[in-house]
Amino acid sequence: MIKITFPDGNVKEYDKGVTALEIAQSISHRLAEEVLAASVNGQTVDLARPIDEDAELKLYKWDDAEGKHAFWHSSSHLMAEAIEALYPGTKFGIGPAIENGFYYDIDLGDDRHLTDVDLPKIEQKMMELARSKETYKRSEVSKDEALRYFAQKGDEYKVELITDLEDGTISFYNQGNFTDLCRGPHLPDTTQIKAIKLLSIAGAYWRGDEKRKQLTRVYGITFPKQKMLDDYLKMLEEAKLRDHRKLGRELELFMFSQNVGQGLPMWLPKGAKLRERLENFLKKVQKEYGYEQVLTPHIGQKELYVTSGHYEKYGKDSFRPIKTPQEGEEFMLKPMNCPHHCEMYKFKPRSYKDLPVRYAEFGTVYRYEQSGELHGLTRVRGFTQDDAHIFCRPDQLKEEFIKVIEIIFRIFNALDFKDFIAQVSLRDPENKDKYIGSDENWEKAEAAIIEAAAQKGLNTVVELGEAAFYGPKLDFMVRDAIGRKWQLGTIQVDYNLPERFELDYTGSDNQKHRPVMIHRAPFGSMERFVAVLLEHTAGKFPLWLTPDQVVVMPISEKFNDYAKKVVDYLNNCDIRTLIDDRNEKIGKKIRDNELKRIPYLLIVGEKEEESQSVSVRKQGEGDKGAMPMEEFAGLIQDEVNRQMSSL
RNA sequence: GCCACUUUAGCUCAGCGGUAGAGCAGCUCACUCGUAAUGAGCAGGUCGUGGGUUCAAAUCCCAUGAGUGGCUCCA
Repeated sequence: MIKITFPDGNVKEYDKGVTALEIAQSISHRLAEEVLAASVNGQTVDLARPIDEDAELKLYKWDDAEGKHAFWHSSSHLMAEAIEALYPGTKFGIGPAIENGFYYDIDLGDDRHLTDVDLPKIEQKMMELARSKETYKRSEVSKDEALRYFAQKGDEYKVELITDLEDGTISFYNQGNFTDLCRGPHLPDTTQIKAIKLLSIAGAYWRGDEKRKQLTRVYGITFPKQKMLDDYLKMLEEAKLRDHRKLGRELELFMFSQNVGQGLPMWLPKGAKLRERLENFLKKVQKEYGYEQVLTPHIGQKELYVTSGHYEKYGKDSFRPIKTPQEGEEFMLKPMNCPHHCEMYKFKPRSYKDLPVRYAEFGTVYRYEQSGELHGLTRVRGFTQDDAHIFCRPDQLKEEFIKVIEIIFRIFNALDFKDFIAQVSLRDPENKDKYIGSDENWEKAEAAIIEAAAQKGLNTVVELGEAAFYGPKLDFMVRDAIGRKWQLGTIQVDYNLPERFELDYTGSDNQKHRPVMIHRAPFGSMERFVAVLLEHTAGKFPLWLTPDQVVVMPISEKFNDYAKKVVDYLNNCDIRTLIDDRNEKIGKKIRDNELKRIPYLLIVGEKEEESQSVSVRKQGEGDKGAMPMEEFAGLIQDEVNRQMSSL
């Protein structure tokens, strides 16, 4: 007999060799149906794996990440089996579970390829196989055996994977006619997989290396219930309604033009207003924190980027230098603002008493992103960073870092952004040569970031080896409507540029010292930020941000003049107002989406004209009755002030 | 850049070898009408662009621009 300890501390005795599934069955029939994987002494294993010694046991169901993982990983094998059955001779790369579903990288051979129309066929085959209750059987094999199996099968990808593995750690899983190299764990059998949807096909380089062969990646998702799949697909549909590209067009915020060029967004009047408001807000906050606004040109001499090192690193993949009539003279569109700001730092000798110097600029930069990577406003070729560079003494680093975190908090709070991930990127301790700067400085900077984040109560994820070569950083990521992660705010410590531009200051010891530089952009870029803001708010902005807060609608064209008078009055009070001239005609109903997003609608007609008043409707609150114009102006100003003061 | 798909009216899409279609938006008229849908009528497109095949191309083929989902990349 062995003792099994459950998470609640209960201990029960079972026969040696009992499986987690049998234990679940002994507890309840229902549990046995729902359980997907188990953890034995902290190791996630198959339910069918015999347990031979006393153990702590945890059973994973759908709601546990481990349960979903086993489910989707098993689904991935099922898909591979279906593909092998339909397309014999297919070679398989890797097929893991991912955040939402799974994929498998496959190689169908040179003359075959998969398209969307093939997906239902594969789905059907998968359903067929799933219903036949195939069991997932684990077997441990020697490296030789494993290599022989896949060499004989002709699958060079698996052979390559096995070659890198250590003998004695290799296991196979088999279900039906399909055997795969896999660590597991898997479901006991395929019957729990009840709903299947293959979502898309994409190319993916073998082992993520663009020099190697591109395999076909098939993405899919499965569920234990059809309803769960229906709900998931519905959720994806709803997310599409919040897509910033759709909202941007509907709200007339921004546009792209084939004639202007790929990835070059243009801000329409309303979008420009929105952006202006965001910029003013940030300027106000930054002013409180001692930043000074600067302005720099959009181009700089090529030599500037040779000095900064960016030319060497990115020059060939960038917009080409601009030539002038002057032989040998070349300018580049600026891909970042730092070199310009460094030159400004060098404008005059700096004393330790002058530091920190904080230069802020809404700097428009141009980067030649790969065409396939462009995406709406989140990945573009010309964009405006809410950039600033802080030049400070090493001993000021932590304090400056804290202040930047505070600014980011102010912004995220003001816009009600709660769902973000803060990632601290440190250098790879195994590979210190990759980075510039002394050990001492790196240690100081990394400690400063970690301490600053902790001091501000920020929950961070620490990633080793993710630091830039010039310094560690703290990034803020948010998810878009369909759950993709985008980096917004970033704070980066830089030892490289002060060195390259030979920046210095005179210390109290009358010696020259190198300042440390912090790059920071709380929004990241105006474009990406607006995109994410749109998706988070579904276009319903707070009042202080709304490009047109008030729409005045005359009930018939008889009252157009009065409506214009109302608009003039409100505009004079600095209330952004729009007349809905599409509704001049009698009987016309408002059916424009846009009106749903405007906080206030004023309806004016005969009664209102007589009493110099407006009939007020507030979004979400309905009819507020008629009131004199002055009163309405006061009301809306109060509301905006209240919102602004809480920022 | 790579893989796959898409590209037809302002928007959403149908048509897939035989003279360009719908709904919504727009315009005109009628309705004293009130926050996602009044009615009738009108107007909107060399079917992304350039070649080719064919008696005939939106439709088939090639090239190219742009978009989408991924991969790679991301200062």
